[in-house]
Amino acid sequence: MPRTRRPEARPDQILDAALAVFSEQGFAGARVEDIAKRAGLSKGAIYLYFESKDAMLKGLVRRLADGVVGAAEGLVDPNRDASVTLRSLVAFMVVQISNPQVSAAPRIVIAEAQRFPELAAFYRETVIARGHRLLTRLIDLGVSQGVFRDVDREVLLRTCIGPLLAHMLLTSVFIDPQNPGPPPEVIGAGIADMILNGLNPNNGALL
Amino acid sequence: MPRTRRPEARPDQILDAALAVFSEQGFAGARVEDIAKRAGLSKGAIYLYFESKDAMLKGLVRRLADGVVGAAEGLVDPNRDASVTLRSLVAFMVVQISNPQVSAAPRIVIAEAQRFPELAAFYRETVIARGHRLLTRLIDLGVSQGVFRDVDREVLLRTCIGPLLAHMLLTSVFIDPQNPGPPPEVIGAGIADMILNGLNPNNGALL
Amino acid sequence: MPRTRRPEARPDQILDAALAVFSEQGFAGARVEDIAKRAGLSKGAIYLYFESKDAMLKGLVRRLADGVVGAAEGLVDPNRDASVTLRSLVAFMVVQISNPQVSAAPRIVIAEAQRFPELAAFYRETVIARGHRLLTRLIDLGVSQGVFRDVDREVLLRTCIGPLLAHMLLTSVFIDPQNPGPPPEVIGAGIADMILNGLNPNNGALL
Amino acid sequence: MPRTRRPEARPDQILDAALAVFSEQGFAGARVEDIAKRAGLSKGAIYLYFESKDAMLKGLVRRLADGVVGAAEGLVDPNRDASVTLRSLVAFMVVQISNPQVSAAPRIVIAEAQRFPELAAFYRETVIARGHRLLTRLIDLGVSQGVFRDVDREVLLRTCIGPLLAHMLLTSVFIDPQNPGPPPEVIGAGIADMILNGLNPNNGALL
DNA sequence: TATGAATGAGCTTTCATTCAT
DNA sequence: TATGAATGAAAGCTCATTCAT
Repeated sequence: MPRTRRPEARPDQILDAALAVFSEQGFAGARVEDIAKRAGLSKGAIYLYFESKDAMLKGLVRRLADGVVGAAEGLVDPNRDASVTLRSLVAFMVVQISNPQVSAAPRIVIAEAQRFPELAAFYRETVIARGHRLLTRLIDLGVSQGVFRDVDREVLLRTCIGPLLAHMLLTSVFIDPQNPGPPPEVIGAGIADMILNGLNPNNGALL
Repeated sequence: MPRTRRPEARPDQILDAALAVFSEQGFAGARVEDIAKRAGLSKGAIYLYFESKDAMLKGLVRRLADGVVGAAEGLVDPNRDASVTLRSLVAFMVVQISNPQVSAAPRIVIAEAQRFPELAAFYRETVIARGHRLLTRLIDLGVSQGVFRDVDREVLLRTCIGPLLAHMLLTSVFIDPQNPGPPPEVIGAGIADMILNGLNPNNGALL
Repeated sequence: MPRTRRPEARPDQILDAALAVFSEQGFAGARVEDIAKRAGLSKGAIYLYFESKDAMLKGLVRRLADGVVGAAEGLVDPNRDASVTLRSLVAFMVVQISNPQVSAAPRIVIAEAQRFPELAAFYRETVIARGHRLLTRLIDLGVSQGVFRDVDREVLLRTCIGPLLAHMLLTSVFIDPQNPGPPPEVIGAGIADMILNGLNPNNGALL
Repeated sequence: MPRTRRPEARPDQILDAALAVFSEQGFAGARVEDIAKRAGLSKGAIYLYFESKDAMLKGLVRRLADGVVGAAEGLVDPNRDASVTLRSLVAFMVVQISNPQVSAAPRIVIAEAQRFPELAAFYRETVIARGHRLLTRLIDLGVSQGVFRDVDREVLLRTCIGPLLAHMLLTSVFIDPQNPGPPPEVIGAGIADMILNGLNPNNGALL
């Protein structure tokens, strides 16, 4: 029974299946057989494309970095008001992270990083460091434009990424069936307000 | 060959060992035998105090809730300026979460929540919901004192807890050996500044 | 908390508990702790009276032999009509074997004999061989009285003991909750009829 | 290192091994690894064909029912003299039950029924109930042919199956190495005589 | 005599990975 | 390329037995 997809599409097809199964079962709980089944292949065939289960996880992270992080980088334009850029960046990221298909990979990495230091390092370099540089660039820009005050970059990283992280966990891991919470757009706007207000240079009361 | 014979101390002794091993190996990767060895007991003895490996994880969360969350709740005093309270709360939490002994439990729960819905629910109720109520109470207070503007509580939860979460991940999971980052006190003060600035009612520029 | 029973009663007290637990759980499924609990003792105390779990089973068989088999032997009176004796013997045995307290021991021995050849031998000598001798004596008597025909003693053993065995299994192991079956008295009389008819020397039709 | 690669034969191959090992060690005492080794497979391979150790036992009973019970049913011919049929049925069963390969399954079931109510029910339905119906049919036939007297069917079940059961236990569980007993043919004929005599309608002396 | 904490061997079952076809 | 049967190393949990008290 020939599949319609062509062989060169196999790795992506497998990663899609792996993402879905890892997301539902966690990495340790995912069985290679389930991934194979979902990809429409046999267990053995998986090993023609990936050396091991670990390699699939790494492949997933690589694809994530190439996708979402790349798109985020594309949003930064040095000629635009940095506060406008930051607002649209936050909005974009909240919508992205609210999509279980996107949040699955970082979620799994967080879950497994302890056990796979190599994976943690790979994620730090390809995702976190790129995000850090992106934010730094944006804040530098805003400061030079006079629209942001100059805060510690490490604090900034935590204050900008943290709310996204929290949102991800609250909506995908610790989701309360009783209380689904506001839609991503509302959350995104609210978070952006808080951050921009926090960065507002014209606010003297508390500083 | 048990080192001591003080059965009352056993559960805590075992939880300490479990925390350490889970933290190093992840939950799935941790062997009960290793936990036992680290606790100075035999494998079988563990099961005299905990029904299963899962139960140890649950016990860990319970201890966390009774400890850190309880302490955090004790910091809120209705007669104090809410912004002062919030600042000390953030400072306290950043110091706590910077301690690997404390961060281990939430880290493990985040990692395993997908696979153990019951654990996720338990954590949501005993830790997250308590934290949410605590923050809500504090913001209500600040708003009535006129020191905070009134923001969406769901946004607030994400903006206050998120940076702590991000700090935890950056310092324990994705720690960059090249760049250890500023000390917790600096990070705590910076995060508190951002949040308080974000909540500042006298800031009209961006609202 | 002193128990009311005196120490010398302990072994019997333990055997009673063992009988009950073995009967419910099978030998392998019975936990020494459960036996102890039912006997009102601690696990450790059991080992003051019995060397091992196996020894309890052996003790049970010994007690059975001394009890039921002894009583059956008492029913044979050389001066009575052998057919009357056989009828009362069958009736007695069916009533006995219908009592789960009595059937438990042979049931367990049947179950475990394969694994404990020593137990099987012990049972064969103390119960089966005694039963065989008893029946042989009774048939010899009946033949000499002219009330029984002379059948092979091995066939006889199977024809007399077999129905009791089948009754035991049907009422205690393979009991059909939908159909509890007739009372022991009816079954006993019916089996005795079949056996006596089978032994009837005045029946020429089929011989 | 598999000896052959004929997957269709595996289940039977495994059941043969299981029969042998259960028979020697009892169900609880049998290790799956031993069964695998005897079947010439690895431990893991067993689980490709049977869900659990329990399932193997159930498979064994099913095979027994399909085999011996089916064959016995084939012996009943409504156009033949019921007494002749009964005699050949008893003869057939005694020969069967004297074969350790056949007696092993019922022996194991008797041993384990207490602990596995589901297995007991399965055996009751697939073996005992079928046997009961078979005998009932045969006796109804004999009564209508005027060759049997009409006895209680529950008594009958016990009187016909019991001797077979006793024979099985005496020759496989409680076998006396000193005294192997008569060959199955002699035992079978003797038991059939006793039963047919017991059912003889022309015997008034004791009724 | 009695307790019950502690031990540790042993078991079933799972699953990533291999390999003959 | 693809299959899926087979392997075998783990690991959680149980429980008979021991022993300090």
